[in-house]
Amino acid sequence: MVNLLQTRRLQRYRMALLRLKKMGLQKTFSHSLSEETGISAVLIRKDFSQLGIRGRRRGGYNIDRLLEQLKLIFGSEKEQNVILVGLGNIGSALVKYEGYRQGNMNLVAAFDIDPAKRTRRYQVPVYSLENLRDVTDTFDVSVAIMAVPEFSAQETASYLVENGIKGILNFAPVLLKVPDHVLVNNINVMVELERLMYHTGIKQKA
Amino acid sequence: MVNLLQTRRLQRYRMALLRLKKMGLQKTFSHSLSEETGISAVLIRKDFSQLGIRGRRRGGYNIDRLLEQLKLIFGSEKEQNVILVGLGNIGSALVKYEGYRQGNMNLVAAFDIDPAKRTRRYQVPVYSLENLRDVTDTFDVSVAIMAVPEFSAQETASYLVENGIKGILNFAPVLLKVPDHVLVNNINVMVELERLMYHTGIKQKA
DNA sequence: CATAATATGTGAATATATTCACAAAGCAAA
DNA sequence: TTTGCTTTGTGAATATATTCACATATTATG
Ligand SMILES: NC(=O)c1ccc[n+]([C@@H]2O[C@H](COP(=O)([O-])OP(=O)(O)OC[C@H]3O[C@@H](n4cnc5c(N)ncnc54)[C@H](O)[C@@H]3O)[C@@H](O)[C@H]2O)c1
Ligand SMILES: NC(=O)c1ccc[n+]([C@@H]2O[C@H](COP(=O)([O-])OP(=O)(O)OC[C@H]3O[C@@H](n4cnc5c(N)ncnc54)[C@H](O)[C@@H]3O)[C@@H](O)[C@H]2O)c1
Repeated sequence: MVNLLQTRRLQRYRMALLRLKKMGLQKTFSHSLSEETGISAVLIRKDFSQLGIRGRRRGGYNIDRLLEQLKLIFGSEKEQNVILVGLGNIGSALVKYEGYRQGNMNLVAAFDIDPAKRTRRYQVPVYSLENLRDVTDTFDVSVAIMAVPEFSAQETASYLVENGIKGILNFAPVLLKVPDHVLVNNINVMVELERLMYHTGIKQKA
Repeated sequence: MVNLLQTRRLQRYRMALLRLKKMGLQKTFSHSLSEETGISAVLIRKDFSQLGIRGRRRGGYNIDRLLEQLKLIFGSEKEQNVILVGLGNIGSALVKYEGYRQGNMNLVAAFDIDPAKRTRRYQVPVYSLENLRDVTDTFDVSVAIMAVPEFSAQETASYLVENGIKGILNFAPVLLKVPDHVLVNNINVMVELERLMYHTGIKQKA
């Protein structure tokens, strides 16, 4: 029902709405949202309309209601559990991250092959990968954040998939091979930087 | 010349090519690349063709040559300098990151308002934001990585733009308002996780 | 050297995404 | 309660992206 392009936009809407809400506003209009997000007002209305979200012909959209409806479409009702694999530089930052809660998510455990990492000094218990299935079963986890080195990324991903993981947020700069039913989202800092450089370069010429 | 959709694909091609190269291959075909990337073979050929990259009617594409040509399109010839603003959890991981070099980039300095962060214990010098213009001028920096808290993200972004930054890689979960000539790429862990959850959820139903 | 096999390259066709144009709904004000 | 203004909602038109279909180049082989 919701396509991939749309999901990105919906997330943008949500962020814009949160901002407007924080500014004390209670309702908004497709044009204001357009201003905030850079997405055209018609497209915003089409998106909402397609999702069954309806505004008032002159009063616009109620921000709280809109946020609720968007949350219904994404964020599931019940809290979702997530795990983290790889407690290095990035991994340990992610463990300390405080944003999970407000997205109705819960980081329940971390995993690392290095026994030295498996101490109690982190905010979550750290296990060996052997315990993966136990944890995913107990906490009904189907999504993992993966912050392991490039060279072990594919191997780790395959292992995660074998153990029931269906979604991977991958920080390693590697294209992972996974079965069709598994979704990978890559976060690749270098790729993003290069795109920035490319576009700032373009602008100079134009 | 290269649109935004394409840039994403080109990056995928590059990663796939690097992988094939590492496997010892020297040439490849649109169909193999399709296999690797999940992008259709015709589209790959169209992309290449549009970029002026030509293969041999039966011998496919030479991997090294292809990589070079892609590099010509993105990565500029000369090394590009980048700065980092915000040396907290994420920021200090990014300072330790070793991937910049291979993308022909150089992290030249970091900035933080907290004087306690401005020590020599990091891999790069850490300055107060007052020194921003000095650094950007000296090193000809137009792209910044921003890893500051949500509440100061907008303010920081505006300051960066005022001082000549044209591209921002933003880790704060906030939609930044910037002038048209500035490009922002957002890295938002929660958004990516939510998309994973959404799609893994969908699959269960289908 | 002819023939078959394999891949590229690309115009035309199709599919998808976005904008245009405008009717209908809701509110305000007279 | 009529009139005018504002904003949504949506079919039709347009624009953009992708695939189809196939001509064309290249190599291998008998
Ligand atoms: N550090 C950064 O800022 C940064 C930025 C962008 C991308 N990345 C990428 O993120 C990944 C992690 O980077 P990092 O700097 O945190 O690396 P790191 O070497 O500091 O950490 C990697 C961690 O993974 C663990 N590990 C290794 N193999 C494992 C396995 N098979 N299973 C479980 N754990 C395993 C190691 O013990 C270590 O704790 C790398 O692929 C890197 O390219 C890092
Ligand atoms: N930690 C994570 O894993 C994680 C994950 C996703 C997103 N984020 C986002 O990344 C950002 C940084 O997260 P963090 O966990 O590293 O936060 P943090 O609080 O650990 O670090 C923030 C750093 O920014 C500095 N800072 C604050 N205001 C500044 C300013 N105006 N100019 C320069 N420096 C300033 C602070 O002194 C601190 O060193 C936040 O917006 C957070 O939401 C973090």
